[in-house]
This record gives sequence, structure tokens and C-alpha cells, in this order.
Amino acid sequence: MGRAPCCDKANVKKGPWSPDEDAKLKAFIDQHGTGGNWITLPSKAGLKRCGKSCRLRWINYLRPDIKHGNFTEDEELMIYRLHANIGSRWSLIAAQLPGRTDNDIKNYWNTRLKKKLSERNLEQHYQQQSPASNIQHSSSTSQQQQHETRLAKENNNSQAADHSMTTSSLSFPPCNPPHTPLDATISMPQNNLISIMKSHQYLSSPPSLPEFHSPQMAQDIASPNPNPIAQLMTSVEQQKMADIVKSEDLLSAAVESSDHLLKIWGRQPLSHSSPTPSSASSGISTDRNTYTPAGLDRSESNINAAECSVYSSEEQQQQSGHGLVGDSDALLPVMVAPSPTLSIDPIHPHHPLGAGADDVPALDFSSKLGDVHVGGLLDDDMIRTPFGHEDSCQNQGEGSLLHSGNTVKGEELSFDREEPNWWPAPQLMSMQRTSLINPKYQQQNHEVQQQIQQQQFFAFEQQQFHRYEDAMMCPGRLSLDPSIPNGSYGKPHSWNHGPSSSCNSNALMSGLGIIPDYSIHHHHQQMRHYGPQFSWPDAMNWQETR
DNA sequence: AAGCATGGCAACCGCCGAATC
DNA sequence: CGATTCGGCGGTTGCCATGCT
Repeated sequence: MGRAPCCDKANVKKGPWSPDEDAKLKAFIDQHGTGGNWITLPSKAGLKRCGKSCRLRWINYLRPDIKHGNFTEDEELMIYRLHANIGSRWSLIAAQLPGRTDNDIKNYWNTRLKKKLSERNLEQHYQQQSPASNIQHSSSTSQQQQHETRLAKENNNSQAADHSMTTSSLSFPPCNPPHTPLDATISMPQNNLISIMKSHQYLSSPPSLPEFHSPQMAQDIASPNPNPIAQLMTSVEQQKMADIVKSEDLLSAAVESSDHLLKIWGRQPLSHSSPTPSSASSGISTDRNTYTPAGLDRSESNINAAECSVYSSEEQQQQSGHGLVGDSDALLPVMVAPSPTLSIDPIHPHHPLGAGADDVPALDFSSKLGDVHVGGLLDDDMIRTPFGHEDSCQNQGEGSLLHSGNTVKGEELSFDREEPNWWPAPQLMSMQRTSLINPKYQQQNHEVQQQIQQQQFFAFEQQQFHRYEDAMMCPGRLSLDPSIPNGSYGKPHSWNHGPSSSCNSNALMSGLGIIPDYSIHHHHQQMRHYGPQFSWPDAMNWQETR
């Protein structure tokens, strides 16, 4: 048998609390504390209330450290950013705002911020409207039409399932379907990368439109097959990839990592099964296996950050682990795929491109059995994004990049299983970003960071821009998971990037609706077929750490 | 001034994982 | 190991204050 009933539901008072009740509750808790048992508290305190009600009243109103009154701009910004990152995880958001309760924040969001965001989005929508944004691809094949039909259908379904208005469900201008045949003469929608880049100081002069890096690439881009890489892979290679994905090691690693982080966070996994907020009017499906419109501000994209992981299959979803994502202000768990890739959501919600995630501790679950590789953190100002951060004066100078190049070898920087408590959640929540790394690795990491900064900055920037080019020219092409069936373009809830990819790079690409989905295998495929333009400097390093 | 609409927010509801029996 | 409750969370409701006509 279970426990005794918590209270007599028929004889408990409901509704607003009277000052007398408040006083009784406060006096009791001041004197005795909650005793860890809310159910017995009301009777002891002389209250005819349910324990749950008492708890709520205390936590949301009577607690002495509660901050009442208007939210500051900083708090507002924080809520925007966190909400864009993790969705409506009010308790997690509240944990970042001292004195604020989840209920407060939830109410504030629902009554004010959501509206603000909606208005802003509407404004942007009209600003971005242009004939070019509705390009009809002339060579639409029946397969493409089917694909689009499916996308539309999925979109409708997801809309129906999405009752809650979130940043993710706000309206967006339509954009190219995932496999729009592209050529060098195509006129890009106004909300494309180049136009956005033009608006930034980074580019003193507009770049020329990118060229295809190879005939093969052009051919692939034009291919009606939505997954060119999968097409290029031989059946043997595909089987190998499938084997990698399904390998016992990876699965167990994912399970163990997941378990560990679940303990750390003491919370259920961020939902990857709940209805995904959908794009209300983008005309693009928001299902995780489909395409995210290009040119979206990540903060307004249909991506629920809590679902930012990539799943190459349902099986992988079930085995998924967790990672941490955040910036200097927020460190939050997200789901990551137990594939040999890393999923993070590094988005700055207020960046025009959704870019600029700073200081993201990357957990690479690619290694076995819970060896969590902590990606090195680069301090602000060390590296800037190509776009600078003019979108937010507060972010001037920020834009640090994170990539695996500054991650030392797995054994040295991996999560120390012998000292599992050095990184518990409460401390994590309040730690400075520079403390995120186990202290004994900090110096080492710092040295690596400096080297990386010196050696790779320019190469990285160049490479990054090439990726933008690629992304712009063929959104979705970069979703290369061969296990995804045809038509499964980009997985908008995740950025399954390789270990050496930068948060900012991927953030930018994500902001564009591009889902970099690299794995070593894919990378090799890309190298083979597309040539060195796809070169990935750290790929080999990453391989070593696996 | 009355009636209605809207906004803000406290409180409730239902769900879920953990804990307990 | 199953049944049941607890604690916590996110979504929703409904009351009250304010603003508008």
C-alpha cells in the first residue's frame, strides 16, 4: 500500500489566502521550517489548506527572499534569452533570476514578453516581406512536390498540437523549401544571409555570391534527392554508419551520460516528446525531421531549444543523453544525441542571426561511458564573430567561439568519474564560466585556448564564411545524416555538429535554418566529394578523442 | 457613470518522476 | 513489484483592477 492521503480534499479551503492565513503560515515556517513535509504542515500550522497550497503560497509569495515588483530590463533580457534557449522551463529560468519565482516569470512572459515578442516579430515580418522571398522554384519535381505537401501537412499537424504561444510559434516569412534547386543566378530572399550580413559592419563591402565548390557539389545541390550525402554513400558505408550509431558503446555511453546528468539536474529530461512548438505561419514544417526556414532569427524560430538535439532515428531519441548549453549567464541542459556528434543550442536570442552564443560548455558524448569532454571556453573578446555584436551594445566584444580545438585530449579534460561531485548543479548554476572546467584542468585549458586562438582564428573565420555560403546556397544540404529518410531535411531542433564546429558557426547556421549535421563519416564523405572546401581542421583531433 | 474589454497575477489543476509502503 | 502518495512543474483558470467607450 502507499502512503496515507495527504489531506481531506473536502475540508480544505481553496481560493485566495487571507492575511490571517498568511501570517499563520509564515509564523509556522519561520519557527519550524517546512520540515520537509508540506502535507502535514497545514494541520500543524492550524491551517485548513492543502499542503500543496501551502507550499505554493510560501514559494510564490511569502518567502522572504521573493522579489516583488517590476522586472528590470536585465531580467527581461535574461528571460528572453533563456526562453529562447530552453523554452518554458520556468523553474530553470527562475533559477537564473534571484528572487523571482517560476510563477512570476511565467506570468510575466505570458502577459507581457510574449506579446512584445509577437509584435516585434510581426514588425519584422512585414519588413522582410518581398517578392523575392516567395521564390517559386521552377523545376519542381513531383518528388519535391510530395515533399512540400508532406511538409505542409506536418506543419498543420504540429500547429494543431501546439496550443501554447511561444517564441517558437511566432510567425515568420516564408522561405525556400529545403531542396529548392539553386543556381548562381537565383535571387535570394531579403532575409537571407547576405542581406543580413550587409547590414552588419563586418562586411565593409558585400561579398560576391558564392560559387559551388565543385561540379559534384552543384550536382548534388540540384539533385532531387534531399539527402545527397546519403545518396553518395555506398550501402556498405551506410551500414557502417548505422552500426556506429547503434553501437553498444555509444548507447551505453548515452544512457550513462543521461543518467548522470539527470542526477545532476535532478529533473526529468528536457522533453523531446512533447509537442514541439511549431512555426505558425512559416509554411514550413517544424517537425524535427524537417526543415527549418532559412533566415530566421533563432530567437523566433520554431525551434524549441529544449528539443535542440538531433536524432537520427527514433531509437537514438530513446537513447539520448544530455548536454549543457548556455552562455555566461545561463547554463542549461539540453538533449544531445548519443551519436558521435554534439548537439547544443548556442543561440543568443537577440542576435539578428540568432548567433553569438558565448561560453558554452560543450559536452561531447561521443566518447564512451560517460566521459564528458568539456569543451574549452574562450573568454569574451578573444574571438569575435564575423558579425560582431552590434545588435546588442551590451554584447560588444563578446562573441567568443567554442570549438573542440581547445578541448584537450579526452582523458585529460573529460569528466572525472572519480570525482562526480565537483560539478553539481547548484554550484554549476552560480559558477562563473571560467570555473566550469574542473580547476585542475583550467590552466591547461587556458593554454590550449591561447594556442587555438592564435592558430585558428583566421582559418576558422574563413571556413565559417564558406559554411555560410554553403548554407545559404542550399539550406538543408548540410543535414547529412544518412539514416534520415528521404525528405528529412535538417533537424530543426538540433545542431548536430562535429566536435570542432564552433557554437557561433552553428548558431549562425541554425539561425539560418541550416542544421549542420556533421559526423566524421559525413565529413569524410564531404571531403571526398566536395573537396577541401569542406576541410575541417579539427576533424582528426576529434577522431583521436573518440 | 455604467458596462464591457483587457491585463495582471494568484491560485488551481493535472501530470510525472521519485519516494514510500 | 505494484499501488499509492509526495513534491515539483508547466499550463490554465478565474478573480480583480484598470482602461476604454
